[in-house]
Amino acid sequence: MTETVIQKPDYETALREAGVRITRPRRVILGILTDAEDHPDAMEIFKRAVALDPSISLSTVYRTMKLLEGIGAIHRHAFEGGPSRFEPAIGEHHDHLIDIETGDVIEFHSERIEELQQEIARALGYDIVHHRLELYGRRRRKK
Amino acid sequence: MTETVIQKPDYETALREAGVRITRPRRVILGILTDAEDHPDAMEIFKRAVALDPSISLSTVYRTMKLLEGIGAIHRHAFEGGPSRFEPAIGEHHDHLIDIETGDVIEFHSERIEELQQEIARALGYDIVHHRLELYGRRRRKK
DNA sequence: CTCTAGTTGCAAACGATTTGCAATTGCATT
DNA sequence: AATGCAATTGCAAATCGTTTGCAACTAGAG
Ligand SMILES: [Mn+2]
Ligand SMILES: [Mn+2]
Ligand SMILES: [Zn+2]
Ligand SMILES: [Zn+2]
Repeated sequence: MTETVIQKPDYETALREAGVRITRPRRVILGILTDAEDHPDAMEIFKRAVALDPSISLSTVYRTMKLLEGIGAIHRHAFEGGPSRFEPAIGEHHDHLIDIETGDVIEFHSERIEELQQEIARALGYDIVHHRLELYGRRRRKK
Repeated sequence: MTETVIQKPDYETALREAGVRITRPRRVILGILTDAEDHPDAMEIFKRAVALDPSISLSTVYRTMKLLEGIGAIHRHAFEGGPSRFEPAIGEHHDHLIDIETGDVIEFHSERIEELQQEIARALGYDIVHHRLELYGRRRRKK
């Protein structure tokens, strides 16, 4: 009998390998991150978590995000103005376009830009460790 | 007799046109911004200001930065981790490369990248209002 | 020189995030 | 299944950068 395998990050294994315990709050938070389709902030993750387990605290959300960021399991984004927002570090690299009117976050990727960044850094005598490219714009009025 | 004209932003005129008063603290802060060669944060500006006029307060520095940002006289940068940093909005647009070891900020500009950004936004149905491109890297070990 | 709205310094408030601590719990061990 | 202890938790208090209320103080128009 064949099974359809949904592609989801195996956080638990990653955590065990990092030598940290799989606790109830962590399981809940990991689940939320796993099926988040957006880029929630700590408070939003906390709300979703509380709905599943009312005993979870905001501190634990913050501590868990820091932990996951530390082992490279998630990425933290500090978009203009607001608090940090997170997303699983699965999939290929991408950057973001933020709709300054609605707050919508759109993902994109430009291999060409990535290359140019490398070139620039190299020319300046640097190796890029990471970068941040955010476009802030508004929807073009449909003529 | 010819004079060498040093290029400095005429903040005072800009401010008067924006209908705000030229006060002592503002004059001091504007002077500091005018000849800053770096990207100082509010506390750093405050320290430099106090050295010139001990009565200036940190609140005023923050209020002035917000004011100047509002009229487009300065740019605010929120580099990873640290507090907001500022720089006069004179000269052409540029982006930044931050040395993650020393904290040094290097400016660069790539017309090619700017174009690509426009293309990407346009393809997604957006007009870019502003953007943020920051490269974080470390100096390449000289082989 | 007057008058008043704009601006200030100060202290208190803020929002996001971190931290100390005592109570709890995962899990390696018997 | 019971034990032992370090890792983890919830809570409250602390921290950091920044903003704000307010009464005292000016810039600058008339
Ligand atoms: Mn994303
Ligand atoms: Mn710059
Ligand atoms: Zn990128
Ligand atoms: Zn740019």
